[in-house]
Amino acid sequence: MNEQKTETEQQILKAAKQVFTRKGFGGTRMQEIANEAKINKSLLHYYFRSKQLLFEAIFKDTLFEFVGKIKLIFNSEEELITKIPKIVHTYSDYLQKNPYIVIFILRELQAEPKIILKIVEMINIKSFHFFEQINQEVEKGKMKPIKPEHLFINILSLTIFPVIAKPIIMAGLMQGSNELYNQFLEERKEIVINFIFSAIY
Amino acid sequence: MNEQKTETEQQILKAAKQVFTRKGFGGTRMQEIANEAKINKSLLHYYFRSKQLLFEAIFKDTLFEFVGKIKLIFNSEEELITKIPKIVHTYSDYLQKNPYIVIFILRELQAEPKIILKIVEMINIKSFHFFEQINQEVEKGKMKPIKPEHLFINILSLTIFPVIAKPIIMAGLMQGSNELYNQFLEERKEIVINFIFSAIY
DNA sequence: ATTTAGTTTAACCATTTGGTCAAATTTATA
DNA sequence: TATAAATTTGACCAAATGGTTAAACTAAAT
Repeated sequence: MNEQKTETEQQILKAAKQVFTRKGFGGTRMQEIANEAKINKSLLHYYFRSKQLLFEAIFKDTLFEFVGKIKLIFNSEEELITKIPKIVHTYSDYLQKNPYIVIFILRELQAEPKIILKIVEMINIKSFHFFEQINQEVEKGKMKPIKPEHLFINILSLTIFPVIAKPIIMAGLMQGSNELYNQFLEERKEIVINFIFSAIY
Repeated sequence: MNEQKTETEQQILKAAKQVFTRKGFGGTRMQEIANEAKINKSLLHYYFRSKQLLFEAIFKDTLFEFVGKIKLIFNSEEELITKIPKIVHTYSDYLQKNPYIVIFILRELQAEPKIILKIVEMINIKSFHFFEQINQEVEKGKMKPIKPEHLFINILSLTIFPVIAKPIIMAGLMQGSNELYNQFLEERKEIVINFIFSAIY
């Protein structure tokens, strides 16, 4: 997101990311980004020509960060027994710190499932070492048979969903308490790891 | 959603739901709803006064439908062994037919986590028979110990996430093929049931 | 010091958009 | 049938909003 960029340009990108990820394309006002970046609205157009182009810059960057993070942790060489717990921990932490980006990505992708998916294709998820590992362990009979694609999605589901469903979980299960919710997410990590291990071993 | 409502009113609600759930509050134009409903834009205001009020009507209704559906299947008296598979099947089917509403709800809830959550509180998730059942089976040692809240979220995660992440899954794992994706969702049902049973029994 | 290129700003514009209103039309009531 | 009430429409309005432009300012190059 930063390579030889002006300080102003970076301020804009930071502000735009903040506003766009929280309010989406339709809900975002250029003026609000300008305020957030503490610059004149015209500067937004000076650097990015249009709302659409600024949005695309942010969206690509965010999608890349999100999928890149997945790649980083699923693609490591580590053994599965330590890798799966690490995946759950790392990704849970990441999501708790960035609770907006998942819904942002899914939402805008639904509205515009176009070209930008090249980013996802580019990353080539199926080539992650994780997939090979699962296949090997299943072949060796060390693990109950399961297609790596499904296990992959299962792990992501179990870690991502509780974060994006925060408002519903808080209201429905945590008596509206933010503290209880955070505690729930915290204890969840070990429970999810346990759940997965019980299911596959 | 319909009780003594004018035909026009119902047309509006139907159209509004369609547009709002796909484009969100910010991305929706009153004119588009009017077109979709094949009526004059002024009629929208005649029946619902403002965009905000029309939106709230739709949002409440959709949230109620969504959570109500959860209640319906988690609250039944059935034995867990047949109930859990039924939950997965019923909810997966429902979500495949209504792929927009989850993201819609989560997105708008994030933007406005206000009062409307009373609907969720009202439904009183924790009172579902499911929760009692889990506690009982765990007590009796029939099931590995797990808090029902976590199992509840696990089941929802595994069924909901793959539907809302469709664009990413399609691009990243299904070579962009819609057919492969549908097949994936289809075979997933049994796999998820298996996964859950392996984890808890 | 002067010029030049890059950066920033304020004022302004055109379009979009939610919303209003009075007139027209339809439906119900007397 | 005449009248009143409810429904529907088209024209219109004011505010919001993305975008433009020319001028002002800054910093580097000559």
